[in-house]
Amino acid sequence: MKIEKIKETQIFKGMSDKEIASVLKHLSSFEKKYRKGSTILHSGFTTDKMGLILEGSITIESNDQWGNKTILSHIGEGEFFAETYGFLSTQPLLVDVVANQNCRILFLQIANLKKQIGVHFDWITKFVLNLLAISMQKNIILSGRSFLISAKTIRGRVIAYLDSVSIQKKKSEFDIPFDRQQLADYLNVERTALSKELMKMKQDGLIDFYKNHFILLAAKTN
Amino acid sequence: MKIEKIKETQIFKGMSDKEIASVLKHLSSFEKKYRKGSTILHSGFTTDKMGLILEGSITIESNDQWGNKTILSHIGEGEFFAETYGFLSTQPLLVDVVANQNCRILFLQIANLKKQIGVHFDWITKFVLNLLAISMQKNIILSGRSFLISAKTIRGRVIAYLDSVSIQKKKSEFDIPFDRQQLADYLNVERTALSKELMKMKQDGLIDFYKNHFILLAAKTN
DNA sequence: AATTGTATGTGGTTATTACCACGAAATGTA
DNA sequence: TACATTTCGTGGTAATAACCACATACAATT
Repeated sequence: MKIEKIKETQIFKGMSDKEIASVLKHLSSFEKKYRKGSTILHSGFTTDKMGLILEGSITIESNDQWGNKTILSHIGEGEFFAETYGFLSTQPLLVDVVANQNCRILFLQIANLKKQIGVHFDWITKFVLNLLAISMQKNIILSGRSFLISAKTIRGRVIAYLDSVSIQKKKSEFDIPFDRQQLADYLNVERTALSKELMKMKQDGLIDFYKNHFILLAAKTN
Repeated sequence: MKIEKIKETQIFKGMSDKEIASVLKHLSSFEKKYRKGSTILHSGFTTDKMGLILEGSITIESNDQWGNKTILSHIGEGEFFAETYGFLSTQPLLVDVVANQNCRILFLQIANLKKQIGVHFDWITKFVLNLLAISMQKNIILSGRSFLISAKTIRGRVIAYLDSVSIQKKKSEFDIPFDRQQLADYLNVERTALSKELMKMKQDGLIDFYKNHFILLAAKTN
């Protein structure tokens, strides 16, 4: 895809050449090339940029500590990635972005957008921007669940879930908003199998719990 | 939560009372109550509204044809739901929205937003709106993958995936963008187990394939 | 307290999948 | 062509979870 063609992409829909130029300028755009297989963005790091694929395709992957790979999505020419992490630029990536073929990427520093927006904007613009932030946070939450479900064992999912709640609440002791059936449904496992695994984990000294109140006992030794 | 408190919610952040009133007016807001366990929005239908939870909590669920329930997320007071489907108002819901407790919901007709935006807006507003649409479509894609993974057998996931590609491409014969290993990673199963299941499905006359070219043979009898 | 209903845990069986080793086929390269 | 590399499918085994029946604990109501 040639650079002139970007006006046909969804993100520049309805915008004049001049307006597009404004975007490219204010968001400090630049091009970069990647070889097939190389990692464009690394899990755990942050970014203030989103990418527009001019050529090639990429995959969004989760690579866990045991070497299991999960592909969360496949993104092709004219499409975008990392707009969420780029906009919410303090959120560390839960995923890797990997070149599926040789790629040419246009980066836009969308974290800049927040600076551009002042108090003088009307209610629609403010509302849409708030909506955008919310939509992106939902994205993170959805990705987070994909991450949970990528664990193949019940214990793996339980640990991933409890850890995430613990990190969010910044405590190792907390209530969860689910009863057993709901937790099983959330982790996508069978209720009685979940009960068994929870009891095993209690016996193994990993956790303690009563009803929906949980305590993480083992220090993580990652 | 009282209605006056909505100015403290994320979606009205940074907005004056007057601006909030504009939103409520232009987006035809209204309140509605639901009893615990009742379904607020039904899978398969469309909506042009988003919901803000004034009181109670809800769950986003996927209930498949075999009666398996998967909880995709849990949403509490002051939070939002269906902003994606409401905005992209032609997208049929893949999920049910169910009251987890007795609920009081404020609905906003956000599909109206698109009508409010004219040509006279500046580049930032247009860009942010485009970004919003993209972010929401990503949401749908992420939900779609959650949907795939909610199938507990390999065959179920393969069928769900191939069906979704077939629907998207509007053909029963198509290429997929993945090789076997990648498809396995996407469906979150082991590669050789996937190969076995694909061969079984071929023997069962459900599908045919060569490399990454697939043909769906069986008519769906849902 | 008695009764009903709901939530949670246990035991046992079967089905499914992960895992490993391997071979065949296809692809790329000298 | 020969060789190395990658991709894909097969067989067998062990691990795991789904499923069913049931027991126990807890909560709510009369």
